[in-house]
Amino acid sequence: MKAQAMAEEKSAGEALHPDLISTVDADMPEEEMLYDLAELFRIFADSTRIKILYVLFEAEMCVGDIAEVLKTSPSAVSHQLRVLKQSKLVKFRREGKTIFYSLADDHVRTIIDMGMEHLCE
Amino acid sequence: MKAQAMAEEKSAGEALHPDLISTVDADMPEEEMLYDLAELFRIFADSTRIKILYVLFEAEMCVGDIAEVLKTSPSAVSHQLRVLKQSKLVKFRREGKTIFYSLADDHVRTIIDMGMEHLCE
DNA sequence: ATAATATATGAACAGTTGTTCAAATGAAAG
DNA sequence: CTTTCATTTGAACAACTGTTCATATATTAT
Repeated sequence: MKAQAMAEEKSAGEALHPDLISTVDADMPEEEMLYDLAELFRIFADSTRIKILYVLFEAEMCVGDIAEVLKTSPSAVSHQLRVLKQSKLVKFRREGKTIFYSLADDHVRTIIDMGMEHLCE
Repeated sequence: MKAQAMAEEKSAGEALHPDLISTVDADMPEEEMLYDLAELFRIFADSTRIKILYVLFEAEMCVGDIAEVLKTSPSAVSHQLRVLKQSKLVKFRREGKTIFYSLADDHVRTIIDMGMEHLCE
């Protein structure tokens, strides 16, 4: 049996490329970290939420106005704002009956800009 | 009726803040653009796909090896690779029976790194 | 051709998600 | 206290998503 044939044979079967597998495995972040990362991106994975964030890029706004701009119901907006609130992507302040929402930090903008850049290439 | 009372009254009712609404509305990207953006983030919104991308950060790899690293079935990996392929986030080359997958471009890495940064703050 | 291996595919199923609708808060004014 | 308005909440429903399982395709070796 030739050397090359042995190498071929070794590369097939149960463990195709064991060295590579163990190296890559060692460098993988923790399971929980990867899950959280996916969870973060899931927040941006809905066009209503993306629109809300885009609106808040420009100014703080109340629920009713956001709903009007997005041409959807205040209820739907409120539901999504809750998600954004829980993820600490937006913050809010009360002024009488009205509640004004705004971006929690500039990281949100960076992530969305990065996605937009990817699309426009 | 006092001036302040009038202002208060104007700010309530059917159109709360019409100026703001029209300004924000004008600066909003196209509906389709926002939809595509959400769609892009949806690709990153699954931990299996995140893991696959992380693996490919280090080296091109075949389906079987990826499955082994992720401790899941080749079928599940193949299904997700198809999604990543369709979104042009990964590319592939054939070598005999084996198909090696790799990242399509560095943008993928940037977006994931950005998300990771956000988490670690 | 047949067998063996790597990957792909389709259907089905459970789990998740976003909207709608109706009802409930919470805050200010009469 | 009652009304009004902005927002929130919960339940229900349809739509979507990811995995599994069985099967199909593709490539190589015998």
